[in-house]
Amino acid sequence: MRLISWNVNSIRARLPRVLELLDHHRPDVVCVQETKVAAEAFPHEAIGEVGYRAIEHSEGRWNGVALLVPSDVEVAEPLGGLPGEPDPAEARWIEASIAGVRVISVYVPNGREPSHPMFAVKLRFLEAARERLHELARSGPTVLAGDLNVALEDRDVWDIAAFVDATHVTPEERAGLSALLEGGFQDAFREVAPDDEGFTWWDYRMGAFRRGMGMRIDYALASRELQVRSAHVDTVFRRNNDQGDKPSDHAPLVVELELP
DNA sequence: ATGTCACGCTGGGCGTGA
Repeated sequence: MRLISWNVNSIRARLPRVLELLDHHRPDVVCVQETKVAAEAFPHEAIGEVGYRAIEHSEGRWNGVALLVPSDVEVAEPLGGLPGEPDPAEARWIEASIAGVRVISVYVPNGREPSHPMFAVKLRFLEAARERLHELARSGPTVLAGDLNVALEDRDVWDIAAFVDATHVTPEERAGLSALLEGGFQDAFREVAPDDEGFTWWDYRMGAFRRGMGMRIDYALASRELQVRSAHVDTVFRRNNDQGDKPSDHAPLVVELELP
């Protein structure tokens, strides 16, 4: 199974790049985050024209997640929303069974600042995600992929000294992410690229991408019965393309999984 | 900390979020 996780920062603004990604990688599933579109305005037709279909969970202006799957592949038991999540109105979780694997696309709250109320919401969301993920894993192969908005280790940010009093690197957030990995879940990128940088996000501002000021905050977490064949971050999609179509501030994480 | 982007609302800049 070729699985891609990508925070697109608006699926309408990013549509040319999404179609480019589907054409280039021909993935079995794309876990999409930050679609930033209401359900009725989701670009189903354009995605259908290239042989894919979207299962989406949408809020409207903010958030929004989706799974893009080849049109001829059966998708079973799609479910939008995370049981026990702090704010069900924020569309941050969608899951479905694809080729016998329970696949989740998740967009964890940013948290803003450690002192902000949204920081506690972020931790509660991670806890609800842990409960649901481990419940699903008891039933079979499971992959959670998305923008987790946490850098697991110091080396997962460009300069840990720049993160004093910042979110994404606190012990509480890292504990929340580590808890997702319990029970044999594999951090797919680290599994096959233990010494690579693996940044997936660079601020649009200050030439951060050019200067290597990135973070590894997008992950694919695979249950133990799935073998990770390869994983890489496709940074081509963090640059303008030849037609001048703009990038997201995240690059796609491309993972190959061997099914049991 | 911020040099950017995308949204809705609205009729072209502003407020919000990241």
